[in-house]
Amino acid sequence: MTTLNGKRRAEIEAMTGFILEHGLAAASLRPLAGAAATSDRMLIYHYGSKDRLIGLLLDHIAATLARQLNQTLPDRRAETVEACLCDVLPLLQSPDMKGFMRLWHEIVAAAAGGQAVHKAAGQRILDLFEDWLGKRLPLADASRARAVLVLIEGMMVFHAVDQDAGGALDLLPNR
Amino acid sequence: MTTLNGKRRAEIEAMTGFILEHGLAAASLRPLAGAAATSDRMLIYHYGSKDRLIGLLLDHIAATLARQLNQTLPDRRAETVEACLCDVLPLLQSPDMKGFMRLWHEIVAAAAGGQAVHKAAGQRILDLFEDWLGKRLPLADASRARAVLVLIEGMMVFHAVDQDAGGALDLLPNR
DNA sequence: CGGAGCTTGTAGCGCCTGCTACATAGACGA
DNA sequence: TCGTCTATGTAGCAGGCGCTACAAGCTCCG
Repeated sequence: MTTLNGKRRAEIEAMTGFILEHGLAAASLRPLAGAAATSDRMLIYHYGSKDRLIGLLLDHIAATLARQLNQTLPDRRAETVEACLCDVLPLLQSPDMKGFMRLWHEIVAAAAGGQAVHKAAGQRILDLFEDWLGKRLPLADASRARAVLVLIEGMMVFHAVDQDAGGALDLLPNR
Repeated sequence: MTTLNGKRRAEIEAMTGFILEHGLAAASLRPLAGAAATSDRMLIYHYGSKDRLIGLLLDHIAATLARQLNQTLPDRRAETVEACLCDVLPLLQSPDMKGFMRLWHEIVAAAAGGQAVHKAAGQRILDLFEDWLGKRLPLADASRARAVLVLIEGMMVFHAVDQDAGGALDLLPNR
């Protein structure tokens, strides 16, 4: 039983790795199964359908991301909103996060197309970022976490198409 | 000749309509051909490959969008940045724009995945929006069009996953 | 009229998609 | 020991994908 759950967890780990590396568009059953050293047959057997599997994987990725974010940046408030963004943006735009950002935009696109699973995952990820941001912003601005996150999301859209959006920092409420 | 080009233009019109209605993900050759009353065979014959066809369609959509935007809102500067956004946001979030916004997020996701065609189209569309916005913002803020656009893009991401982002208006530089 | 070249229909290629039917092997309780 | 229940392999389904080979019609020029 324990080993079984362990094996299942290892499979999910492998599959989330695949998705982060190759994107949601490439995540069809057979490649996913390959990454997890199983067969498409067994994925359907264990998880019911592809949709349920993807939902599970998105959950797992959100949880993993939360852990990673909390590890990567110090659990300490920045002096100003701008200083906070100067920590966060390079992190989000680094090559390490490229796989996740592609996945993120894929989730947003699917959500915009009405896919409930992706909409739910997107909401969870957004909430998660807001919480995380709220703990890093200056205390006086913590309540603005969502507003700052809007700015960050906009800048990530620009980043995705290789356009500079640095000027947006002018909008920030600091001296 | 004229009729031929006319027929070709009608085909492209029909295919862009299909993409706006069903999304880029559903835009495979046979459905596109169906919408344009031709065959996949002829699409490849006329446009060379699916990639070239999609590139052309994205161009056409960007051009059409530019025309639509200029028609839909008056060509007149708003009093404040906030007032401008109060005109623009309901427009972008209206059901009429749902198809385009899905497509937009699909383009961004593909660009984030490294697709050159989509990256180029995304840049063109962003430039277009910036120009358009620059003509509607108060003259004093026109140079901030890009920054304001960043805010708008962030809010559209929130909108895609059905989350409220109204608080982001607090960031605006007005009284 | 005859040939050349442009356009189009039909059929099909090899591959991928999510999913399933069937059979088998193994573990485990009665 | 025997039956049952779970896990897994093999093979395959119907349909979709981008793209192409072949042949036939078409128009237009000489």
